[in-house]
Amino acid sequence: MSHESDHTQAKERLLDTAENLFARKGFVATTLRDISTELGLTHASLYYHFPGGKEDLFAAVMERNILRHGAGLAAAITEAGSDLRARSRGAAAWLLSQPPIDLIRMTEADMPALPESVARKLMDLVYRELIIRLRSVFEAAVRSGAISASTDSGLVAGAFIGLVESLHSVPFFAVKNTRGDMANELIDILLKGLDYAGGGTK
Amino acid sequence: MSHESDHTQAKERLLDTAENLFARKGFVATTLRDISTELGLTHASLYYHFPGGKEDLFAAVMERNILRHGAGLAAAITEAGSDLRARSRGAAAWLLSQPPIDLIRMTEADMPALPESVARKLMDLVYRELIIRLRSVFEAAVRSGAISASTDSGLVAGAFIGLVESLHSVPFFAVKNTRGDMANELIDILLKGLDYAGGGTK
DNA sequence: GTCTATATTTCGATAGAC
DNA sequence: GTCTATCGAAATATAGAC
Repeated sequence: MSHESDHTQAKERLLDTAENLFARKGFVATTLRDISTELGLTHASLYYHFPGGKEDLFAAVMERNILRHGAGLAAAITEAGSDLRARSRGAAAWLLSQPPIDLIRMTEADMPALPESVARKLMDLVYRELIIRLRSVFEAAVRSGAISASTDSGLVAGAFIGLVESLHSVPFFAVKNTRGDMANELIDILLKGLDYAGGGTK
Repeated sequence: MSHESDHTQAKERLLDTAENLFARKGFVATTLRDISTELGLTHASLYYHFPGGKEDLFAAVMERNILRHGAGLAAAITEAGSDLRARSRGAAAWLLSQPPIDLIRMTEADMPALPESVARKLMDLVYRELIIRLRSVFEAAVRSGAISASTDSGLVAGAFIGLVESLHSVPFFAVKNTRGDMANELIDILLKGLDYAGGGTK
């Protein structure tokens, strides 16, 4: 078992390091040498775990990244109960605990550098694991009467992500509190704008 | 004069093409060959206009890009009059008419690849031309009593940019209207959340 | 102003030793 | 599993002709 354990551990460490770099800097700006150096390895060693090279590594790593984003999002929402404000706060806190998801960079820079099939698969995954999952939260709030149906829930979900993720590039804002506090402040504004009348901490 | 005109025209065309690519894909993912090919030139020709190479070209192009963003923002706000909703809509329409400003990519990928001095200058420029300019709009609304002072205007300004810019990666949202329409819808929510009671089209 | 030709560096990738 | 060594491709950059 120790053989397989070594194998698994090494691969897991590789996935973690690669994920952090790929998620932050993207496919093009991250080199295999960046990853291997951070691991204390040579770049040739990466081909043992991913014979398909950079492209396969990126696909595997980003798929894992997006799936974990979605799983964590689902867990955060469930744990938050049924209140929309608590759910939103939980979702934002989770998103901020993860490396940023830069949809603009993925669309403009990463996807054009990848085979069409890989690009579409990853974008579909983002849509399913992030947008739809968040949209469901707002749709549920509409059905329960907590907010009105005047605004498209998909639009609100997309805006929510853009708003929270933009807090990652935080040096630009006059920072006083933590990013989590700032997210909560913005969520309060958003929910008020959606005519939310429910309970929750305020 | 025709000599200088040729020179100026060629350089202007280069700046326009380079700006579109650099703004969309960033410093690392854009190659000099991408730019020269789109211009119908060889990449060596670019060194005539920018002897400093890729780095100088990027710095000049992004400085121009950010300054035009700021100038257009100021113009859009002025033309919109004094109403906060009209100002917000004008600002959003302008931002959406320009190539996206990806603050996350700039922070995580572009800046680390540039000399510290260039990076800081560009980020300062973004702060001054975008964040502060938008913050002033919300601060003015607070002073005039159109919205309450309960929320930090800098935070709102940052959120506004993140929210509008995220519309650039629009395939992810269930798209029905134009991006401008979606922006206006989100602005209405935001202003309502800020207790905006002013006039304007709704 | 733009070209061709070439130098230099960096990156992704493969082969084979340990 | 990781290394050394090496290859070919691509990118930045320079020199000089036109």
